[in-house]
This record gives sequence, C-alpha cells and structure tokens, in this order.
Amino acid sequence: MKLTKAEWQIMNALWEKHPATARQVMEQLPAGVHWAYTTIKTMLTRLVEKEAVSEAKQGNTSVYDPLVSQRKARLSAFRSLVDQAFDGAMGPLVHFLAEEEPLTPKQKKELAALLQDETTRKGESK
Amino acid sequence: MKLTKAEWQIMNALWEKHPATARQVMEQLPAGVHWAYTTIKTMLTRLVEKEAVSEAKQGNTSVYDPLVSQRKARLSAFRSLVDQAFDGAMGPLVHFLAEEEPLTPKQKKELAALLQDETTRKGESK
DNA sequence: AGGCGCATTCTACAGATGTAGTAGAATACT
DNA sequence: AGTATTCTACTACATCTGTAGAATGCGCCT
Repeated sequence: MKLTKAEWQIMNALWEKHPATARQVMEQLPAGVHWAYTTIKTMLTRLVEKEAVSEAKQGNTSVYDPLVSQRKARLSAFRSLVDQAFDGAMGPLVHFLAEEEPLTPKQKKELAALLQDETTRKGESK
Repeated sequence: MKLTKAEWQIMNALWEKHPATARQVMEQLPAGVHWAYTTIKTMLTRLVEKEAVSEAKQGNTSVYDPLVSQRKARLSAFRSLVDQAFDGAMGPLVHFLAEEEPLTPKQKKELAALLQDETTRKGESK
C-alpha cells in the first residue's frame, strides 16, 4: 500500500478524526494546506479505489473511514525507505541513526532507553 | 533533493562505484533489474539536470559522478518520511521503532548499544 | 415553485515517472 | 576502406500525481 505525499495528508487527517466527511477532512488538514473541496474528493476517491479507505453514503453525503491502519501504513513506508535508501537492511539504518544527526542527543538517549527497556523486560504477556 | 525510486537505484550504483559510465552503472545495478541501456541514460540525464550527478565527456563517452553524497540523500529521504508519516517529529518515530517490529530484538539491542555508546562517550574529538 | 447552498460525479490538464525506441555520430574490427 | 559496435541526443508514450473547474442533483426556506 503505497501512499503519495498528498494521500498521506488525507490519511493523516482521517486517522486523526474518523469517520469523516470530505468537508471534515478538509478542516482537519494541517494549517497551510488549502485544497479545493473537489481536490479532497478526488483524493478520497482515489484512496477508495486503492482500498485504503471505505466510503459509506449517509443520505446524499459520503462518510469515509480508514481501511488501513496508520501502523500498517507506517510500516510500509518505513520498509520502502529502508529498501530503497539503506540497502534494504536495518544495519545501515541503525548506523545512520546513531551516527548522523536526525536525532538530538536527548532523543537518542530516549530511544536507547526505550529499546533497552523493551529488550530487557522480556518474557511478558502479549 | 528528492530522488525517485528508480533514481535511487541509479544513485546506489553510482555511489558504489564511481566515476562510472552508463554501461558500468548498468552492470552495477542489483541483479533482477534489467533496464535498457537508454533507460539508464535517460535517468542519468535527468539526474544531471537535477544536479545530483555530474557528467564529464571522455572523448565520446560520458562519465558520471555523484554530486550529492549518500549521506545527504539519506538524510533528506529520512526527513521526508518523518514529516509525512510521523507527524514530522522524532517522537512518534522513536516510539514506532521501539514498539513495532521493523527491528528484530537483536537489532534493537544493537541500536540501543550504539546509541548508549554514542551518548555516553561524549566530549571527544571530531 | 424558484432559488440557495452544499454534495456528487465527470472531465481536464500540466508536470513527474518509468521505460525505451530511433537515428546519426564515433570508434573499433578485419 | 567497409562493416560491426557502441555512444549520444531526441523523441515517445503510458501512467501517475497534484489540483481543480463544470455540470448536475437534492433538501430546505420563503
């Protein structure tokens, strides 16, 4: 499930608040994004075709709901990035995260803590 | 500097071995990718226009070199992903890496170690 | 009944992308 | 020199993306 940039914006809005009508999606878009109403409709239609969202008629109006979870979409996008820009392996990415500066020292520490935590506290439920 | 999927493949080949002629780039492509020679040329031309690679004539033949570093391209791609799929913040990404399963436990431990290391060993040269 | 406002579906259209064929120039082989 | 090989520069073309206008339909108010 590959989403384009514009589609991500729509999906982000939908994940944040749903079900939602096209009008509501429009309002949910980040400030600064001023698409015509029909642009949103077009996007939503395409997303429906892609089966990324569902459409249900409420009388004359369509109400949309995400069909793919944010989690799934993120996983997929993440995978794509790794495949395409990091030799498809986590190794280079891990290295990148540690060495380059996408993370502030603080965030690195935080991530380290979370990971530590996660791998330490092993053997519980779910 | 936004690279498309196909462009990444070309750049990956170039970063691996450069300078290189179109023919050499072709050979450097991952097994399974069988583009026509002219396809590669087209890509290279577009990359030159984008100023992502340089082109120098050696007699009748062009030799290409990356103009943008892999590091920079990675940073940019990474940033895009975060902006578009993770609310533009590292927080959600960090959470994602810790909670979801893009990383094997082993890799998590590894990353944790690297980060720990990096943040601990603070205050050295370079 | 006529009109206002909002929703819907269609159609459009330029620029980006993936992929490559053609024709002519340069080079190399015999 | 004649022919085979290899480059390069152009052109092509189907899709996909981003953006949206136009025409048309439905409910409701006066």
